[in-house]
Amino acid sequence: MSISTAPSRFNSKLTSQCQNCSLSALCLPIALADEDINRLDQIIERKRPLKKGEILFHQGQAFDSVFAVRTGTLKTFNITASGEEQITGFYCPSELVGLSGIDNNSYPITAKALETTTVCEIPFSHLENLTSQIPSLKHQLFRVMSRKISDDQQMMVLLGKKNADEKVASFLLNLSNRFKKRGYSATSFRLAMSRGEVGNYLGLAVETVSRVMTRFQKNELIEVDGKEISIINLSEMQKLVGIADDCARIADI
Amino acid sequence: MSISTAPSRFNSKLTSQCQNCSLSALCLPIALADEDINRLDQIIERKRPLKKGEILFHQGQAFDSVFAVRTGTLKTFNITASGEEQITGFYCPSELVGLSGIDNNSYPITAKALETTTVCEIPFSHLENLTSQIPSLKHQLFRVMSRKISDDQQMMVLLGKKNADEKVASFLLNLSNRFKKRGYSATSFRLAMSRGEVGNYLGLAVETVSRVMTRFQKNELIEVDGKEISIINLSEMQKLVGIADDCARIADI
DNA sequence: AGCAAGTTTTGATCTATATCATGAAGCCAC
DNA sequence: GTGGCTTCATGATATAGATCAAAACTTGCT
Repeated sequence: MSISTAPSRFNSKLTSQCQNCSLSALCLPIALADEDINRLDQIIERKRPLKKGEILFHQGQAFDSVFAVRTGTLKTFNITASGEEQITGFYCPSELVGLSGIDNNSYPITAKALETTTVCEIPFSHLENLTSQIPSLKHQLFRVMSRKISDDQQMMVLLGKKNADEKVASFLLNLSNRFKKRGYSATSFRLAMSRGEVGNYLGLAVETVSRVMTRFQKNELIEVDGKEISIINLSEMQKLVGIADDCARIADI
Repeated sequence: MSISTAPSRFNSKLTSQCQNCSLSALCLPIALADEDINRLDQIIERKRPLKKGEILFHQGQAFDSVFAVRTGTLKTFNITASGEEQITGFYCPSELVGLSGIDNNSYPITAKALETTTVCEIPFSHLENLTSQIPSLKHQLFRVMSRKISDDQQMMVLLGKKNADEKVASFLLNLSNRFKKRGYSATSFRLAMSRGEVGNYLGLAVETVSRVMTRFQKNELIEVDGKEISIINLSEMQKLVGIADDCARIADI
C-alpha cells in the first residue's frame, strides 16, 4: 500500500515507495524511468502525519525541502502587515508545496494542515543534485514551477476581474478538476476548508461565500450539505466562469 | 557599449555581450564564472528592438524562448472570456519574461512592448541543456522561477486584501525599488504604462487610479506630472503599504 | 449527554469603488 | 500649426459586496 497513514520515516524497503504510490503519475515521477524513480525515492523522507491545524513550515523558516502532499489537504498563507492571514493556496494530494522558498532560502509563507495530512519531504539540495543525473527530472521540475506561475497568474485574473459568483464558481470547478484528475468524482466532493477560508482565498467575506453558495443551490447549479458539495449543472457552472478560453485553464489544474 | 539600440542579431563578436552588459549583475549571469557567461552568451540572440505596441509573443503561440528585457518595458496580459485584457505583469530591464510557457509548451499570455524595447532571446532548450553543464546556472534559474512564484503570491495578497490607496502605493514603491536596483533614482521616474494599464493591473478603474494619485499629490506623498512621478514622502508611503513585513517584500522586487 | 466555542446562514445597513458623463490636456499625422 | 484621437481629471450617481447583528447549526470536550 503506497499511501499508508504511518509510513516509516526512511524507505530502505524492498520496493520503491514512489513506484507503488498511486500518485506517481501526477507527482514528480511522471515520465521517469524505473531506475530513476528509485533514485528519487531514495532521497524522499516520508513523515508522520500532520494533524489538523499542525504546521508543516513557517513563514520565515529556513528552506530545505519541498513537500508532496500524499493524503489530506494543506493551506498556505502569509500574515499581512495588519496581522491578518491571507491564504495563497490549497494543496491536494500529488501537489508540491514550498517551491517559493528556493529563492531566498526561506519560506515566504506558512503551510498548515486543514485535516490529517501526510506528505513526502524532498530535501531540495538532494533533489537539485539528482536533476544533474536525470535530465527529465530537471525538466519536470521546471514544468511544475512554470505551471505554478501560470496558475497563479490565472488566480490574479480571478482576483482582479471576477465578481463573487464567478469567483466561487471558478473555485468549485477548479477543485472539481483537481479531484477528477486524481480519480475522484468531479461532481461530488467534500471541502476541506471552511467558508471563511474560501472567502479569504477568493477575496470575499464569509457571508458572501455563504450567500453565493445558497443562491447556486436555489438555482440548481449545485447541492450543498455543509462541506459536501455536488455539482448538479456542470455546463451552467462552466458558462459562469467563461469556459471559453483562459478560464478553462484555471478550472483545469 | 553593451546596451545598444540596434545590436547585431548574432554575437560571434570579440567579446561576450553578457559579460559587458550592465545588467549582468541582475540577470541570469549572476554568480556565473566568466567562461560560463560566455557559454550562456553564445546561445542568446539579440533581436531588433520592438516598437511601442509591438508584440513579442502571443497567448497560445508555441513556446521556444524566454526573453530578458535589456531596455524599455513590456507588459504581459491575457484575454479573458469576456474579451477584456487582464494585465499580469510589467517587465523592466534585466527581468525574464515567458517562463510560464514551459509547462504547456505554449505561452499562456501575450507580451507587448509599452515603449521601444530590446530583449535578449534565450532559446529554452539550449538554456536547459546548458544547465546540465553549469549547475549554478540551473540553480539560478530555479531561483528566478521561485522568486516569480513568491512575487505573484504577493500580488495575490495585494489584489485580494488591499484597498485602492494601498494598491497604488504598493505599485509605486514596487517600481521605485526595481528602478533603484538598476541604479536609477528610487524617488523620481517615468511610468511607461498608462493610468488605464495601472488600473487594469491593480484591479481598479482608471478613474480610481487617477483620483488616488491626485490625492497622494495633495497630501504631499508624491508629485505627479503626467507620467513623471516623484516620491516625496517615502516613509509615509511605506507606512501606507504596511512596510512591516510581507509588504516590504512586494516593494522589494 | 450536555455545554461551550466555533461555523454557517440570513437579514439590514453602509461604503468603497465602479460607472457614467464631461471637459481639459497631450500627442500624432498631415 | 490644426484637427482628430487618446489619455487624464473630476464631479455625480449607482451598486456589489463589506460590515454589523443575531439566530441556527456543528463540533469537540468533560
